[in-house]
Amino acid sequence: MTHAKTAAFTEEQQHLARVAKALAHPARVAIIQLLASKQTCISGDIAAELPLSRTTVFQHLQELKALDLIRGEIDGLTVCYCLNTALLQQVYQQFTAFFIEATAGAACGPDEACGC
Amino acid sequence: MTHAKTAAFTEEQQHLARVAKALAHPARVAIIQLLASKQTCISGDIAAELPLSRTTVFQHLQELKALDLIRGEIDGLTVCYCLNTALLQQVYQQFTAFFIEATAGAACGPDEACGC
DNA sequence: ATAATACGTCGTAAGTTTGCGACATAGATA
DNA sequence: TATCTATGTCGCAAACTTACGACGTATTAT
Repeated sequence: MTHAKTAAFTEEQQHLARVAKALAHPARVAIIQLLASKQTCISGDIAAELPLSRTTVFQHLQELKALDLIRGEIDGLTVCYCLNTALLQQVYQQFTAFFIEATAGAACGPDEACGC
Repeated sequence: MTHAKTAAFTEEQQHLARVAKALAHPARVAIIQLLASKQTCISGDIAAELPLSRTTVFQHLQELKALDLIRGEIDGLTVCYCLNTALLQQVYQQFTAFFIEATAGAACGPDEACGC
């Protein structure tokens, strides 16, 4: 949160922003979709499925892991990454609450002016 | 999308990431909540409600406007900013689809290992 | 033991965000 | 007209992101 004055906002706003940030890169969206699509948890060759270097993918994995959205389990020579669906569900609810709040109020139509 | 190889991902992934990015800062979350909470659209004294300078708030407004999540209507000396609820609803659906997909698959429990 | 494989770490280059002060512009008002 | 007020624009500094190659480490196999 670059140069951040983040302390001045509510915990709720900060948390939503943090999670949104985790989804704010196509690679991370792709990683989550990839993990969701496989029935078994998959090991680190996620990189092979993405158009990015292993190092970069690893970095994205770390970011998701930092928020606990995914888990990594060492299994001998390989590592199993898989989704923390419980947390994802919680996050989903938080987003839902936000969007419901946001879509409820007064607004401009698709093209007409708002009645200020 | 810094240094981006974004072209290599699907349009869907890129779009979700773009919107997520718009929500990836507490100030922008706060702005949307503020606009939602007021019955009337409000003008540029949004800055007065946030712990940021007018310039910085304006910048955040521009970012939201670039994605068309909010609209600005000039009204004499002041400007009315208000939410594009139609778009927000659409975005909400997109997030919903993503989260449902993500929470459906195999996963690690809250603390137990996944069965790789 | 030695080598091969799979992960993880470091350092760095380049680009983006965030935040702000100072200046520019335009409608309203005295 | 002169001025005030509300917005918008510019340019810059500091911090953060993204992306990678090269190197380190640990586990398995030979």
